[in-house]
Amino acid sequence: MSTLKTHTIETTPKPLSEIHHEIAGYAKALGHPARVAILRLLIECGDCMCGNIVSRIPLAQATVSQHLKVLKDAGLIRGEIDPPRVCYCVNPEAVKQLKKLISSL
Amino acid sequence: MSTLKTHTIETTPKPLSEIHHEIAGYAKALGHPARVAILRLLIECGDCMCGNIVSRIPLAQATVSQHLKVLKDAGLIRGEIDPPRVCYCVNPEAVKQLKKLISSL
DNA sequence: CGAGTTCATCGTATATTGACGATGGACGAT
DNA sequence: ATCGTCCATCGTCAATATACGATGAACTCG
Repeated sequence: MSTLKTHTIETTPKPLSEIHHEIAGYAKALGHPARVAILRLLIECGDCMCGNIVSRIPLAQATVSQHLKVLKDAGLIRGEIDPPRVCYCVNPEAVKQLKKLISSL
Repeated sequence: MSTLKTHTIETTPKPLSEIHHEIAGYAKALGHPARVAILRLLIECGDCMCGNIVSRIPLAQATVSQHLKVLKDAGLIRGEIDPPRVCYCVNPEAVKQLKKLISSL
């Protein structure tokens, strides 16, 4: 947990290696077609029950759940419990940041 | 086909799974900080001898060479032989495509 | 030719990923 | 309390990724 500080403008410019790590983190999370599919699904749906996702991705429920966890750990999506379901949705900030990082490559 | 590849309706729209695969391919290649560092180095330098890259990345020569191969296989960079050196440079088209794909997420 | 340089590839060891079935926890409904 | 649903997690296996030293190919120069 080195830096979960502000994402706003800072006096000390973020060190390069940190930026590389940040980009790599997002990229790694998107480095699998199933996860790209899931993210796009969530972007389109707005939000989506896990079950819906499972039924749309040709993978076992356990596998989809793992991919969801990877996306969640990367910060790209969020899961809100809405018993007895879990409602997943995009984290718009993270996606925005991802786009910004990539576009400023 | 395409002098101008619009995002509008096409006779054969690229299947979703293919786009997912394309994005995932680029993302996977960028899914390691060292490779992000290398790519940015090349973007800044214009082009760069392999030796220069090795000296700037704190990894063994063999490891850097492997990372270069990953980036090359993903199409993001190119290596031109300029004996006895190899001069690496970015593939601007691929980077552009990457940016486009991500920004249209 | 022989020596030196530059880089890719091989071989290898360890770590991580991807996929699945099975299990278990939390909850609503009966 | 018991059942069924929804989902995360565990355990496991095969496959892939990461890192390195060692080797070898290709080239230049003396």
